Formats: sequence, C-alpha cells, structure tokens
Amino acid sequence: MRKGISVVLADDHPVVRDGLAAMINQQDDMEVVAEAGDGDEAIASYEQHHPDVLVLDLRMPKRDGVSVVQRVLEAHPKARILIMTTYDGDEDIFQCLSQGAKGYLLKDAPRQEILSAIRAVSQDRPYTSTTVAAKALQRMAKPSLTQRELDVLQLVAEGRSNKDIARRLSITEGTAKTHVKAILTKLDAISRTEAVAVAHKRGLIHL
Amino acid sequence: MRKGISVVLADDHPVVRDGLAAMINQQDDMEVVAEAGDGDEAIASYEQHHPDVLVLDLRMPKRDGVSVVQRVLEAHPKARILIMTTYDGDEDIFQCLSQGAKGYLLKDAPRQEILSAIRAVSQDRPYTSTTVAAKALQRMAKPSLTQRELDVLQLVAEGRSNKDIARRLSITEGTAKTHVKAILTKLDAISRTEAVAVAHKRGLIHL
DNA sequence: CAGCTGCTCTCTCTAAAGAGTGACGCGCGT
DNA sequence: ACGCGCGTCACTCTTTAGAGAGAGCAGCTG
Repeated sequence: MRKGISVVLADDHPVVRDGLAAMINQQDDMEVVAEAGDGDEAIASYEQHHPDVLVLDLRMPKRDGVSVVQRVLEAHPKARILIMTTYDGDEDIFQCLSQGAKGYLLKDAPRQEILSAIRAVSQDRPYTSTTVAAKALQRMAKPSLTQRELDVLQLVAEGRSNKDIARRLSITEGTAKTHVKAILTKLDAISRTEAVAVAHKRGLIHL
Repeated sequence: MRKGISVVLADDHPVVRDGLAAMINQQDDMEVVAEAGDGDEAIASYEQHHPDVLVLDLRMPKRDGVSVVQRVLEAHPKARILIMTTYDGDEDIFQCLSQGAKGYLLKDAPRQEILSAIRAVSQDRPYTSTTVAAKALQRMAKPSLTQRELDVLQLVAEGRSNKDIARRLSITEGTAKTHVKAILTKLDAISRTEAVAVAHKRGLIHL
C-alpha cells in the first residue's frame, strides 16, 4: 500500500482493464496491484493481494460476478467490492448489493464518477450511481419472482413448451402452467414470448 | 499525421476509449487524433480529421455502428473502418463488412491483436479475427431471413400475437402465420419463443 | 396456533399457435 | 418466355397456451 488505495481489477476485456488501470494509476492516491480476466482469477487475486478495493465486472467467463461476490465475502466479510457492468437493469446488481457489495457502477460512467466511486468504497462508504438508485426504487414497486418461477422462466426463455418444462422440472404440466401464469401476471405480460422480452429487459434472465 | 497512423476512436464507454487510447499512443507508429462517444460524433469526427483508421463500436447511442459505416463510406468510399464490438454472433457484423468495413474485432481480443488489426486496416488490408471468420462460415450454411420475415420476427420478439402482427403490418393473420412458419423453419425452432431465443443468439434482433 | 407464502396438483373452456397444402401475382434474371 | 423467390391469402386440423377457479400441503413467523 505504498500509494494509498490498492485496487484489483477483474474484467474479461483487456481493453477495459487497460483503461481502468491507466485511469487509476494516474491518480496519486491509488494503484492497481493486480488484474484478473475471469471470475476464478478474480478470487485468486483477491486472496493473494487483499486489496483495499476489488473492482469487479458482473459478466465474466467461468464464474460470474455474483458468485465471486459471494465467495469473497464469505471468506473476507470486510472486503470492499465495487461492481461494474455494461447494462443497467441487470437484476444481478441487486443480488450483489444485498450480498454486501459496496458499490455499483455502469461502464459508461464518466471517469470522474468511477474514481470517486473507488474512493468512496475504499473508505467503506457505499456508492451507488444515481441511475442505479433510480432503478432500484422502480424495482421495489414491482413484484419479484420466486426461485421456482425463475427456473420456469429460464426454460420458457429457451423456447420450451409447458409439457417440456414439466418434464425437466419433474412436475406436472398443470403445475408448469400455474407457474407460467404467475410469471405472466407478475411481469404484466400477455404471452410467454412477451414475458421473455420483459424478463430480458429487467435482467432476470440472460439469453 | 506526425506519427504514422492517425486513429479516431468511437465508443460510448469512456473506459474503453481510455484503454484503447493508452494502448495506441504507446506505439510509436500510431496516434489517436480524436474520440467520439456516439454515432453522430463519430461521423463528425471523421469529417473533421479524416483519420487513417476509424475504430468503431457497433453498439452506440443515437446512431448505431451499421449506419455510421453506411454514412461514412457513402461520403468517403476509401475510408478504412475497423469494427469493434462486445458480442460475437452479431448479425450486424456481416452487414458492416459487406458494406465495406475493413475489419472486425471482438472487445475481448488481446492487445496485440487489436494493434495488428489497426495496422492491417491502415494499409487497406482487411482484417478479420479468426473467431469471426469461423462464424462467417457457419453463417453461410444457414438460411437467411428476408426483410419481411425480419419485420415479423421483430414483432414476434416483442411478444405480439399473429393477429396483432397482421394488424401492424397491414396484412392478414394468415399471412402473418405464413411468415412465422417460415421463420420457425429457417431458424430450426419449434415455437415462436424458441425462435426469439435463436434469433437473439444470432444477433438477428436486439431485445 | 393462526396466518402467510410458495409449490404442488386438478378441472373446464376459449383462444391461439402451428402443421400441412395449395394458390396467385409480381419482379427479376436466364 | 420461363422459372424462381417473395409476399400475399385461404382452408383444414391438431396441439398448445392461457384464463379462471379451486384446493391441499409444507415451512416459516408473529
């Protein structure tokens, strides 16, 4: 920690890592100590360096951001993690934040916002970009799906029929229909295809 | 052109622009002369600087990559454009390349590949990453959708019913069904929902 | 314990979706 | 002139989806 805040970057795009690293290393109060290109490397890097802040992309090969957050916080409850992703409306964000991630950023954020987010998180102050905060409020109002419904939704999104879904989940077709109906109601969709569109927009599923 | 290859960067993420700029300016045979954050800026920047290479993100606000390629090549048939995007399997790639873009890259490409792509394109040599080349061959084998079918597919993806689609396109429901059936056959899907999933994977539609 | 939620299952009924075929006009290139 | 692809439309028939309305059962909680 020669230079104040130590940072580990985890992102699968070399270009993005370079950009962040350049940005961070230009500051005189922070420094990148390691980079990771996938989820497993991210965990390993954290273990090795114990940085002040872990900047983490949500979408990565091998192991996605959500599970990295889980694993790291399990072992190090005081870890300070800043989530960064391309997409707003990603449902995973909320999962991360409720699991204890300290902040959340969109990749299209301006430089200054990124840097101040890192500084905030390094001092254990939560940082949430305004766009995300707004989304969070919107989300509150909307009904959330149960785990089982998410299971069904995933299969619906793959184009499976009710009968097929029933077989895969070892339930009857009638039950599958019940779940689908609940999904349609909660997502305010008329057809299963529209439900998939809505769910995708909200980041409930990843096609 | 004090430094060999002049480059204009167009990407909506400041982080990515920084990363690319840092990478490029470190080389002694190339230089970033301007950056753009959306499609319109990209066109304006090209007009102003006439760079040797325009590095262009496919997904941008206001005006997407495809239409930027169109506009720029219309005015400057000798423009050298390098397409860069996050997603493989994006149908728009092929549209760009067939319109005259000189190369195509994935954002998760290693630094060295990005640089050599820029050098290749600057000398008017086409550059196509191996992963994309492979996709292109796969795509050849698969049947392509007609424009009308794409229109219908878009509405299907929004969750519209056949009747609704017919109304919006001013055709009969029977005709809409015919199109949907053709889509299902070409995409090798059993249901419309699966068709949407397949189409999304292939980048035929953007949800 | 009583109430709540989530998951399961059953039943009926109507509206769509999809398979299978056939057909007609239009523009386009051989 | 002919074939061909495309878009349009029509018809039947089977399967699936979705609305509506209950109901039992586990687990959790005030």
